[in-house]
Amino acid sequence: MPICDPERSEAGAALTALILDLFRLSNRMLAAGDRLVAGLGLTSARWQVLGSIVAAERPQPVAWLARDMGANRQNVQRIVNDLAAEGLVDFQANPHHRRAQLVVLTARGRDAFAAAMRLQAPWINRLSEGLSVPDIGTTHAVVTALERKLDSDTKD
Amino acid sequence: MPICDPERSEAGAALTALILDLFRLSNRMLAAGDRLVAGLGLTSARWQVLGSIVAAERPQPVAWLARDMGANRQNVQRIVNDLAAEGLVDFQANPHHRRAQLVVLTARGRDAFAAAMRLQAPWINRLSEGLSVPDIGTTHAVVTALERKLDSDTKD
DNA sequence: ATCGAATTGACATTATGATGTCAAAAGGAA
DNA sequence: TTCCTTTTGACATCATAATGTCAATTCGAT
Repeated sequence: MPICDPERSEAGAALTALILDLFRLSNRMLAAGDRLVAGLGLTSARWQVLGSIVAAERPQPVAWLARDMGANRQNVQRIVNDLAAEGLVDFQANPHHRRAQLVVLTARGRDAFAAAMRLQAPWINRLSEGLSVPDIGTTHAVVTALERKLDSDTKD
Repeated sequence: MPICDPERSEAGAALTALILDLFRLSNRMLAAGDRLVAGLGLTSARWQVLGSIVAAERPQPVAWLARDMGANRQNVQRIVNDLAAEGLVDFQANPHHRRAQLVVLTARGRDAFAAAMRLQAPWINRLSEGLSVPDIGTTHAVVTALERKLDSDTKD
């Protein structure tokens, strides 16, 4: 769908065509994730926050989690507060900062995240059927390369 | 970051790792698009709606545009109404449906979209520097394949 | 022609995300 | 110490997205 292409390089044109599909896929993935874990009282956003907590080596304050996710500090704060209200996460005193408490998973939080990942496994296996592992790797490389470029652009 | 991988296929694990970066990239792309066309009174969402109108062979009612975009009917309706209030789009009588009017670009709408695409060209060219065209093609193929799979999943 | 299902736009409501401001707290430089 | 900058959580506000409902309309089946 080359809408109007006056001065685009070959790679630029290819990338333009890719971006619209990228948005579509991202929306569908989020929607699919929401459906997948709705029964656990989770959403894609909450799941992602829990994942960031799990992925971190040590407990982190909210602002650090937000930075890891590339998301807004305030939104992550709200989600973490919601999760705390439902007993999925808890706060620990931070020896290095009185206000910035550390976020940790409760037992229920760990269970919820594990349950989500158990639901995700057969779903992602089915979704990946017929895709070649090298192609997925190439896709991942292109995506992360674009991320890096956008990051350095923003910092200029 | 293989958080916990009990029963994931190789492709499934690779795809899991890809998805998080996919979300990050989508968010950054939307933010970059917003910055790029902010001076034109546009946003990524409005730009995308204008693009759908341009991409369609013939004028379409709002509901059809929304379906093409994989977006919510009501949100597209709101955006189209906003665009109409600012004189970028207009409504045409639909010979086949009294209520479902056809959305068309005004001269100003065509100008705004063309201006957005002119801004996009050097930006996308720079963003695509160093990426191989075949790799972009592979990425596009993977993305559209995943879209198709998610669509057929939803319809089950 | 008539009935029922599906589509469509309008409206309302809620949920989520984005942005700005503020005071508390921490770190660094003098 | 003192002063300044940065970080952080809390709060407020607004923008956008998502969801449900309704009546008008169209289309298909009978």
